[in-house]
Amino acid sequence: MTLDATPAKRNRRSSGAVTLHDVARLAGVAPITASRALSTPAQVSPEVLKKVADAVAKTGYVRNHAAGGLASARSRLVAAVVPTIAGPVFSQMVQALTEALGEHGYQVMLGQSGYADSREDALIEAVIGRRPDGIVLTGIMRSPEGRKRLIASGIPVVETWDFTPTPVDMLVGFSHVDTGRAVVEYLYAKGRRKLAVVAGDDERSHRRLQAFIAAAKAAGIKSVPSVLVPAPTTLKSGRSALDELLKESPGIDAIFCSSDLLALGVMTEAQARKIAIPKQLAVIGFGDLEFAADLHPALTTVRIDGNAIGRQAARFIVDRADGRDITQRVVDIGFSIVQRESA
Amino acid sequence: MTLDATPAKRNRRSSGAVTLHDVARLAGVAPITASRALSTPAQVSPEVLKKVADAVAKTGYVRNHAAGGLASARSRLVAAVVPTIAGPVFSQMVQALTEALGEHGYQVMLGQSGYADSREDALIEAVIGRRPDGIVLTGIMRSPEGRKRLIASGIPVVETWDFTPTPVDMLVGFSHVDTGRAVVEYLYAKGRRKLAVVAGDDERSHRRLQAFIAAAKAAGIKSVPSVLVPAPTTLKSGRSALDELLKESPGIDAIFCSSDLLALGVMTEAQARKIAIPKQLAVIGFGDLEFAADLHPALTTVRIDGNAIGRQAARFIVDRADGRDITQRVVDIGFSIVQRESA
DNA sequence: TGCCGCAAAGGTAGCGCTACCATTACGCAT
DNA sequence: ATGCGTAATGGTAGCGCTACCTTTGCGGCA
Repeated sequence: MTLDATPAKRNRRSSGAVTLHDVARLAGVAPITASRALSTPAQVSPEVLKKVADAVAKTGYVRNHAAGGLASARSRLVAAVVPTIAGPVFSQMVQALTEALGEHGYQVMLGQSGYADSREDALIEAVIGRRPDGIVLTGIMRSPEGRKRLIASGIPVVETWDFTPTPVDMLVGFSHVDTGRAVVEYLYAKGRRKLAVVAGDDERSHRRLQAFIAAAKAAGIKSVPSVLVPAPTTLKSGRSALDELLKESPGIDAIFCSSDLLALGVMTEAQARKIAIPKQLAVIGFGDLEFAADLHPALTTVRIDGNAIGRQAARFIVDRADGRDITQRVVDIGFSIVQRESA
Repeated sequence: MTLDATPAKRNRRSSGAVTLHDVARLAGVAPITASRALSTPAQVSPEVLKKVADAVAKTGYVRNHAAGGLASARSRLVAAVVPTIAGPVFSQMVQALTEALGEHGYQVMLGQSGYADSREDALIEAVIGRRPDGIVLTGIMRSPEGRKRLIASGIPVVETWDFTPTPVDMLVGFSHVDTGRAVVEYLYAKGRRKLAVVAGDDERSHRRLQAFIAAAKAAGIKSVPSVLVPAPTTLKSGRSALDELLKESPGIDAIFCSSDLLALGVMTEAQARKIAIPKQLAVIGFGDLEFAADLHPALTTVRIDGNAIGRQAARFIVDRADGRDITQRVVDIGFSIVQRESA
């Protein structure tokens, strides 16, 4: 070929990589035509399409999304902000989100906020700096400063795993208060009267706990012993929570745990103490993680469909990006109590 | 203020957002000076620094990393490619990576390859398109096509969770073959002679399994019953694997599982069948996930320090980006067998 | 024949930022 | 007075891509 045979001569600025211009030159078309061949092939004649495809194959060209995003104001990046991905709770949502967005050419960028709200603001700034086409938050944004920044950024925002009448933008979640109430009803119907709670020390678990206690009181149960454990919850905290609970209130006959992992911990401790589940003690979890159904005894739990949350969040963002109208900006994904053996 | 009072007049191209030029204008300095005030404050006088800071606060300016990255050829993005993040195995590494990189102003972008190699190539293309400053792979890149693309891209690559004398670039991992061997030795020393294996059907587990069987044979154990389960591994597959194993080889006295989750499944099934662990059956897991220590009985397992892998990978990338020499491009993070109660 | 519409391709001008190279002011040595 | 180093600031020119508009060529219709 007569064209520049040493494309790797990199000066200080350029990365030395193959650019769309190189491809266009090799294909004998204008850069803009090459661009169209790659992004909107329908607008380009078959011959040109082929010439460009050949040139791409020959050069090993990979499109630079950063440059494209700058020019088109569409980054095809979506930010997912979660407290932590080490822990199975949100990872399913993130997986579904990544997959669903991937089908539309979007990439997911990860942000870990921790469970402390303080870092969330700094994170939001870092995230907005990337100009993502969407931001998926775990939980709702309560810091007014954060809300302001998000709104000012003009980026579509999806809040998840919670419910509020006043979302920043879009929301897909469920009512934690309702779950707490529903669990009380369930246990009450099963004849349990001495209810207890083990909850992670984060805002959402708190609300479930409060609702649980309130509903129990309304049903005539005077006192509901409860233990708070640090977030994120672990099997270990579940074990020690049961220990603590039994010390203070030996008579309890049912425990609502704010996560399945916590429930597994409670069951493990119970088993170590030869407490029969569900005969002596009913245990009910939260999340319906993959392992819940196969425990022994199988765990009765509140099922939250993390996949559905992730998929719906993806749909929101893609629809918005494609300019489709979002008629329903708030989706209640609901929950269900999966009855198994433990309660 | 006399400056443009309606900054939100967005034409078709511009996002209408505040730019560095707006900030500079408001601060009464040149754009390049404002840029320096934000990225290299040491080169700017205190007065200018203050004026710029005020302007940023007043406008709510958030730097556009995409544009900055394009100009400077440093995206401050790092791609992490994992089979799946739903599943606790790699999430710890990703968390550590995200945290460590976050301290240096890097953001992590997620790519899910699944366990099928076919998608990995397509994913690599999408990842390179973002021009990240580093790519962290789970496992080693075996597809020659993928290797070629990675090398051609010139992006620093860290392969993890495995070991090879010929990494694409940098590597932090451990030898799966060695772990298989070590587990045989451990069990043999404990007097176990009827060994069995349950392994996930992925390449790395395979190698552990092969090494395990080979070592067992070398120790004089004729046959080692083994069961393959689909990847990613689950508690459920652990349960059914034990079922299968007992049907075909009722005499086994020790099982090596290719993940802790699998081990939990085996223990759950054993408990349901009233098989005493470790008395009748020793169980040893892999990974030392958080819950392993608190199971009942506590799980003996091969400990892999996912945090350390994530941190080291981050260090590699930051060092490379800062132009520091990497003397040691391959780090063996090692492993250890954590003796607890189950074996 | 002339005009219009449409499809296909190209030219131009940025997107918002920073590398690179001036330029300026000032102090100090010669 | 001249030269020179240094610190602070500014101007210019892109990074690689795409939005927008224009041009070109061709067939169909009055």
